[in-house]
Amino acid sequence: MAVDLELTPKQKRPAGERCCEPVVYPDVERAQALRMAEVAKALGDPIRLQLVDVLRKHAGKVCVCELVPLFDVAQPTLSHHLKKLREAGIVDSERQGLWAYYYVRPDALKELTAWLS
Amino acid sequence: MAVDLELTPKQKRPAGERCCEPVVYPDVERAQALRMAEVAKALGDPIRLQLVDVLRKHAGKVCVCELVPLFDVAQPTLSHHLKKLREAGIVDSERQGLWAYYYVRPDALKELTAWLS
DNA sequence: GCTCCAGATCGACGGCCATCAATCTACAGA
DNA sequence: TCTGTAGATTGATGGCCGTCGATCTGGAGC
Repeated sequence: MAVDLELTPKQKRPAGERCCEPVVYPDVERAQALRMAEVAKALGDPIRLQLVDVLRKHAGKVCVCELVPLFDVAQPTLSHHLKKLREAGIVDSERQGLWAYYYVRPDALKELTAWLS
Repeated sequence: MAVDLELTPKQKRPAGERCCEPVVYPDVERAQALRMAEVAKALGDPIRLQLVDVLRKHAGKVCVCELVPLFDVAQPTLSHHLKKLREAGIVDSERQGLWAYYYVRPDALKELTAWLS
């Protein structure tokens, strides 16, 4: 088999023609990026973002029956959004009799907030 | 037509049986929630979040040809992600000859960061 | 037991998203 | 003008998302 002496495109480009300084990309961020993207994705819907906003401002446990009339979506839809927020670890719920109470988990948004700041 | 004298479910519930304190929801947040959710949605993908991370850490304009080899996706896919970030107002680009340089727009993440903090 | 209600789940629908190969568009160098 | 290249665009595909009506679950009160 013959050795391919043809230069690769990268080798063809003279060193002086670099487009910019090389970018170092630490592998440490991969797992962290996955976690933060999951949180950001959960916040990437207006209704879910407003839900978190209400829960945070209230600083306590809020009944679902108080949340439903605030939004122009059907009850199953709101329940779906609350589930998404729960799966992302942003909120948690607590059942008391017929009613369900939701609250923001402390430190849930900490990592993303720290990265943004 | 007969007048419906049947009480509505809400009226049936005695005042003493409130599930929780009523939640006030300021309408001021609606438009703001839309903008912030758009930004959060753009950050809701691991690759896009890492792209922003690299661009922010580099604190300058980075050539696309330096970004592509950092990720395990094809070049059109990365171009697609950069477009999404551009449409969300998070990054902007600048063409110089064959190369395109991307950078984070100042204040692009300001509103979301302030809300999270 | 029965009925009523709050909330979660299911099933379906339409639409958008992430990905790729293939192609297109400019620009650079010869 | 021709060739090679960087990056954007297109078209197709599979999957996930937001929404709803209908249904299910289980606790409250009779």
